[in-house]
Amino acid sequence: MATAASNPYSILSSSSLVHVDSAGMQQESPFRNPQKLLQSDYLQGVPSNGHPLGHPWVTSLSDGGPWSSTLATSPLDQQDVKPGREDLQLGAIIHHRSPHVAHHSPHSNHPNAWGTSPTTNPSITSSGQPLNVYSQPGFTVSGMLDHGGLTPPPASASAQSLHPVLREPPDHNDLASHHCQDHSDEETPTSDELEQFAKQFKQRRIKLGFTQADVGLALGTLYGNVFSQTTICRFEALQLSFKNMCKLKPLLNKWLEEADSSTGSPTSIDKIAAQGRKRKKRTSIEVSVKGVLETHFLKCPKPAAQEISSLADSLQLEKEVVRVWFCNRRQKEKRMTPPGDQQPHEVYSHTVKTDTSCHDL
DNA sequence: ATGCATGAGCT
DNA sequence: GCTCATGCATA
Repeated sequence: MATAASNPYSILSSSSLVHVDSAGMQQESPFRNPQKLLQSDYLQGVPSNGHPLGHPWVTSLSDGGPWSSTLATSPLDQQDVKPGREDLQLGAIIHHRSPHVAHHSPHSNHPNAWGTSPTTNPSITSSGQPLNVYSQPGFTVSGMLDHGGLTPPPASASAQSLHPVLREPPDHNDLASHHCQDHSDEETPTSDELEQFAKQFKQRRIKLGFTQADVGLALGTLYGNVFSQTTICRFEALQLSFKNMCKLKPLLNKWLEEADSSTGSPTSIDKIAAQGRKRKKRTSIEVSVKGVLETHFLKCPKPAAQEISSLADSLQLEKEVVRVWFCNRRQKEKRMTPPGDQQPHEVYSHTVKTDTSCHDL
């Protein structure tokens, strides 16, 4: 039995149980206001103007979306960009660790392609994180080497020269034909470039002898943002949203460069352990129950509160669990690599419907 | 590697 | 209550 944690919220978090049984009618229309479009609807579509790359993860939406051409260069990207030689980065980083970052993005508004709304360009830190890049008190570059005694295996072959025959883009003359992107750090990559990068990143990472967790920690030490193994893993597997991928890419790219150049400086630093919150025990949903949920999801990916309630009731689950399940399910649909479709991104699965109207109960 | 969960920000 | 970024815990 899928016991949904008899006593979920032991102490804190008593809020999530208040549910108003108001008639659910907050159907979010696919046409949101422009501002919203800016931040989340980048996948609303590949413009149907004959773009070479059709991506399976946009099948559910057929809105004209400009992300495929350019995205707004987030301030995150810019603050990390060092217009200069990479071999100077080691020193550069150390020197720049003053709170006053010398190169804070001078241009607040630039032609961002996915939205022409001049309203306000919210400092893209949608996650609300401070992003204080260089404000680590005593960090050292070797933070990335804190994998405690892990000896990098003797790299036998060069990491770059090993993409055998995965699947070359049909008509894509590598990244040299279109606009020259000297600095892949600040330009918004195409999804194809992201794929390429993720692949290479993983290979290099492994060759250098680092685990995903190592990288996550190193990012924290180097740039002030710790990431979990999960996130690194999902990055490599392209299981993040496009925007999220774009955000992480420059960071990981820099890590790669650092790790690549500073081979052999075993220094350990304190691992930043951010523990503290109490989590509800993970509910294990039975397969059969999942099947029901899936069915409902196909019919209606966005059920109203009332539907969730009755569904939860019939499935003997907490309403919150069901609600979260739907949220996660929806989120999954928006990942770069949709479930069930991994490598070949030629496969189009037009199974998801574009509509949000579901009145079937 | 992935399922369920949390929390911030927004509507 | 939703989306979105993110991660603990677990298969």
